[in-house]
Amino acid sequence: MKLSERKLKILKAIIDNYVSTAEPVGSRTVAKKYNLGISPATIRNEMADLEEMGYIKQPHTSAGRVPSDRGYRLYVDSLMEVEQLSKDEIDKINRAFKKKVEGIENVVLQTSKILSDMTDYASIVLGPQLTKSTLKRIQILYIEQGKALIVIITNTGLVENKLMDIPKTLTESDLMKITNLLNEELLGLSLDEINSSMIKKVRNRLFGYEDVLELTMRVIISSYREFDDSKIYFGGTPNLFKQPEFMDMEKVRNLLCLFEEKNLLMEIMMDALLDKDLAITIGSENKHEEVKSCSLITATYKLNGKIIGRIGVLGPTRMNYSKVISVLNFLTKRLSRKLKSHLEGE
Amino acid sequence: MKLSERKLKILKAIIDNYVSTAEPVGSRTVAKKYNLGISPATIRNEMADLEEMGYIKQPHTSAGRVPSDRGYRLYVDSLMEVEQLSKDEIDKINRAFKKKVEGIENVVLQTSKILSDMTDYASIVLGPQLTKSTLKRIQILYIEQGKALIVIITNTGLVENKLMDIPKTLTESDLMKITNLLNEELLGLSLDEINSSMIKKVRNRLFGYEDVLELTMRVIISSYREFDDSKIYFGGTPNLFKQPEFMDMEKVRNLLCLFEEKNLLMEIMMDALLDKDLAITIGSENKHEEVKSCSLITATYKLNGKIIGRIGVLGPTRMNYSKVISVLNFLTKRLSRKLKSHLEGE
DNA sequence: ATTAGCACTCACTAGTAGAGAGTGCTAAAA
DNA sequence: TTTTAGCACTCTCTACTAGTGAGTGCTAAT
Repeated sequence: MKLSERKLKILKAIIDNYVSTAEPVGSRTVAKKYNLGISPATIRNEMADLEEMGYIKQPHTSAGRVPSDRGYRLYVDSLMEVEQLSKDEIDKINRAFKKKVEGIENVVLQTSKILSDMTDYASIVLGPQLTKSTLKRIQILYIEQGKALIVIITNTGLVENKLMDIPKTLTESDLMKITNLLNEELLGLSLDEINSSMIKKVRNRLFGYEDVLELTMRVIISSYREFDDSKIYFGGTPNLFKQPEFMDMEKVRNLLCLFEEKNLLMEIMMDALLDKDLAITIGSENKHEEVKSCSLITATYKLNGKIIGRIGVLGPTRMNYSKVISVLNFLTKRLSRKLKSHLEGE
Repeated sequence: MKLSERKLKILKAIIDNYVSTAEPVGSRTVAKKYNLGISPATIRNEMADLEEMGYIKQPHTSAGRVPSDRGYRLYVDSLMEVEQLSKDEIDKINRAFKKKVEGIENVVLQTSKILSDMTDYASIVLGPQLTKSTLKRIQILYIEQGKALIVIITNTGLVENKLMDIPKTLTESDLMKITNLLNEELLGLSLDEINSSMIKKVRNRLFGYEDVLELTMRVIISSYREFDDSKIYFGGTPNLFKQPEFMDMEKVRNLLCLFEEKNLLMEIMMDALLDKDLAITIGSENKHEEVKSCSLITATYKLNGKIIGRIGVLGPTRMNYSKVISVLNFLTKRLSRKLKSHLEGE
């Protein structure tokens, strides 16, 4: 069933008002603040319809209306006009980006801080993913008998290392040989390409070292995933908890519990469609109980045109979608640019 | 002025009771629950004295008494008996420690989780400090023209790496030379020993590379500090906020703000006497406003007899000091043992 | 020195009343 | 047929009022 133009206008008015006041919106308010040219009584009738259709609801009989998740969804999909950032806001962001930080991961973290500052909600960040990068250099260092260190360096400027147990008989020069071979064969490949067929190919070239090689490859592959999984951060919780919906501690504690579990955060982040540049999940659309009263908006950031991570905002369902989206849009673009210059320059 | 035996007993009773109930303690309660053989009236007189001396105070005229920070201090210093952990608790800890984790830092993090689980307060952890370790191996890897990666490996099993800009003229073999020299000269030294006089000594052995060497040394030294400073973690906030003193969001938010600032956390952690095995800071003894209603107990953990980090508990001043101390004692010993086996075995 | 007794204080609870915001329905107006 | 004015009704919120109970400090007796 199609909503009339007027109903849409009323719904939009209700949401806009509710987002900024956090109070249920009555017919009188809509009539007064948004000149729709109709009386409160008419609006009341329309509101009754909207409620019947599930776009808004009443906290109690004699209160105004509050948008439902379904209402927000409609709003986000077709009603909302994405506002432009003001000059002040752009300046603020640019100023914040001026601050020098070292390391690509810290740049992303810095961005997340800006994000939650600008929006007044919490931010969640998926750091630059190893799995989205290609191998630039790999080195196996001999530490002591039976132990070696794998150092992985990617084209995105990420450096990770991992201790590995090796056969006690291996010497430093053995490792050197393996290192050289791996570099020759694997450079420029992404993880997806370093698969089992690759292993076989490398294997053929290294008689006598097959076992070590296989071990090394396994460590590399598992490390990739492991590092990526650990690269999830959140910040700005104090901002989020300033919102009136977090008056009762119960909710706050539930969310804090969630934030302590990186793998849960990860799942929530992953529920968003990963291929989409901008993903919006509203309230009950979230799979996890703890965030069913929150909305999550995530966007991708890139390096040299390739998506390498996501950055997002977690707020109450009554969040300022338009504002958040415009900040996210600007910020991810800005971040991508900074990452690029970060990698080239320095 | 010396407190009579009886006053001490009453103070102890008040604190014990307040710690477990979070309610102001009245004279009747003390008389009934703790058989001191005196009537409520007498206790009231003694309580009036204790209040005058600043060990306890009244929230309002007709309420029972609540310990003051000074009262807690006396309690902690001379009244409290440190309880033994129950068999169940020891089992629980041992079971938690059974879980395999990789990397020395993760072992410490795991311990912090156990700590806040056992105590129901928040835990703060200072990871294994580079500055408390000695150099086991250092390696400078050539990445590309003008860029190199320093990899530092310590005797404590820590591995850190840092990208460094180098003169564009340097080749891979130059770096090898420097690496070899550094390894020869610096191995087994702690940061305190890698100071400027050391730099001079190394310098004399490397004609033509003085500049790079100096740069490298500077990067190493500053990285040491930088890595150490970033190794502070906290967890268990949901536990902490379950405590009745965190009913109002204002306090919660203030603390959350604090937790977002690593350097502030660091300062708080550092205010504790670093040379002490067990440091207790009570309420207003804390320098930072945000934690003046909290107490912090920290303990050291060691590797091969050398202190390499601290682990602590942050709770309301009304925390169960005795319990926390016994858990901390046991846990740090257990942790030190695990770290040792982790380093040797694996 | 200790204690019983007592008046007093103060937070907390429940109950009540009134105000205000907003609704749905009805009947009149457009 | 649609819109609107009017009105009774509902429900939350606030302020006020006792009443209760825990706990105190003081006084006088033990």
